[in-house]
Amino acid sequence: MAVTNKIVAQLFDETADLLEIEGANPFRVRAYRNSARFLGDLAPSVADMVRRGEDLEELPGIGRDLAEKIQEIVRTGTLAQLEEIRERTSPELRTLMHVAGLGPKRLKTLHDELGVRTATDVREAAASGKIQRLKGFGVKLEQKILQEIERLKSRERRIKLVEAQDLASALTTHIEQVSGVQRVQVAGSYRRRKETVGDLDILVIAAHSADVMNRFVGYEDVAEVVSHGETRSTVVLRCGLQVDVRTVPEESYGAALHYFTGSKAHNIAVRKLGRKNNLKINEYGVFQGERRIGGTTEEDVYGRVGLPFIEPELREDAGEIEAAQEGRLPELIRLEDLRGDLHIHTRETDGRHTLEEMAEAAQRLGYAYMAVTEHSRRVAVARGLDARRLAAFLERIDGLNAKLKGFTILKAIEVDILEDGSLDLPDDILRELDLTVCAVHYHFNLSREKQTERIVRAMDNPYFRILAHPTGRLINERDPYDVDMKFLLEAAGKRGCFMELNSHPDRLDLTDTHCRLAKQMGVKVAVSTDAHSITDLEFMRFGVFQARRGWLEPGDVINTRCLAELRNLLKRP
DNA sequence: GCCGTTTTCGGCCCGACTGTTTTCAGTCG
Repeated sequence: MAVTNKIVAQLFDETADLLEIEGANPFRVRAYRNSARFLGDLAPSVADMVRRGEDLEELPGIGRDLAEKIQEIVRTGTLAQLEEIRERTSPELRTLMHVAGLGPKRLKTLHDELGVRTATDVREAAASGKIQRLKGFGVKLEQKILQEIERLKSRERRIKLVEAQDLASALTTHIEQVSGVQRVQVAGSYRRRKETVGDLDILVIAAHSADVMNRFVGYEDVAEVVSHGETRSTVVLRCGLQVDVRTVPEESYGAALHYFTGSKAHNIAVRKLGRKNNLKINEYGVFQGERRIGGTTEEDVYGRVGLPFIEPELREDAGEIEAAQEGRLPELIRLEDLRGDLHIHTRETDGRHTLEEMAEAAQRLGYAYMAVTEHSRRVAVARGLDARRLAAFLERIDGLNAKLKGFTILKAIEVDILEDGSLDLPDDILRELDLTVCAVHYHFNLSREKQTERIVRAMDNPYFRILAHPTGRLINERDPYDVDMKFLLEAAGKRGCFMELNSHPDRLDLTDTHCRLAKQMGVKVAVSTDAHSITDLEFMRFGVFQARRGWLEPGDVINTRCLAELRNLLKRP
């Protein structure tokens, strides 16, 4: 089986966890964690790099030792050092690291003193009062550990950005009602527009911090108050989501916003830059010795370390600092750059609204065009169109287009890519269309080779234009099908095909890292909604968030073009 | 274990909150 970057990352993460429980040098542990995080997000496959004999030590955070370990994993599928650590520790302990209040030190104590290995062991030890008698533990801690073990399951999941938005706006409104509140800003991965959010970090500027904290922990949706301090409190909502609220003085707003927006890795990189110039950066500001010299705005924080403002979506320590230093940060795409939507369904198949209603809604959004992309016959549950129904539908579009002014409905189809790589409709009818959006809806479990070959074969069809939702994943519901994305991008580039970034908040497919890879490989992207109703057209903002996380600029996205330019792009060479 | 305009050793981001302590360790973000 091919060794993916994810597998390497998982092995390094496990190594980090077990080393940490053993009490190893924390910086050594960090080296494993950092490289795991980096590899987990890295688009090019390290296995391919090893095969091509490329130098892994070029990768940030990978030195001679880790490079050798990556090679070992690629060669053997495993890591001898990790096997040894597993032998001499209790690998089951790892899962207990997710229990709030249990870190490496306490776990080691529980393991060494009480022989604890599993959640059940902890429960039994707590029930017989053994934990509270350990040095450094007590009655309260024992109770908390017990409570958190029960809660473990509900806390595991990250929620989709769209769900986080609803929770965040309700909470923000709740806090804004405290008198003396000047600003309430959600930071964290929410502000970086990550596709999923693990918790909410809310920053508040207020005259009376204590009032904010009291109001916050009293929110009706709070299931548990984890901590309640002067300037910081943490709760868990009924849905299991953790929320942190933090207040800072007004002059610290920029430094605090930067700090709480993260990512952690980005912050560390910025602070390191500060240290080089003898500056200390924390959530209160930028300091030279004891003297505070800045931090009122984020721009100021960046300016103090010689950087231009970096958009939140880029703050992952994935090259944005270097790009900022070299003046080559991307001018990220914005929602208003889009001139149309290239993936829309109507009642003709499984949409909720009529062709006319969707066209009207698209015009209200200020678009110049939209592509209607009904399902093809293979998707029987959606009453997919065969050639005859499609031909009749095209006539209706012509009729409507004749009446429309300053807006054009592009004739298109979401045509299925069948298992053998052929398209679900004959070329004679595909020829009549302005574009095709081609999609895999069945046979998700082919091998990586077969799935990749199937899609590339489909791209060989001269009417193939855009690959819809290129990995088929549904966030938190369905894994992506196994496909060699780099190979697909190469194939698309050679054939003048495009990749869709499907903006549906359940899909967001391409991922951010795939968008970036597409850009690097010169493959342009269509940011589309896959709308099945008028309100779905608003999903475009999520696609734009994801595109921005993928470093995409207006020029990288085909539906930023005016109609004439778009038509030109859609002509296959 | 990584890294280098303090460069091959000696650093490695920084502060709040809690609970267990009697000045601080551990955890978390």
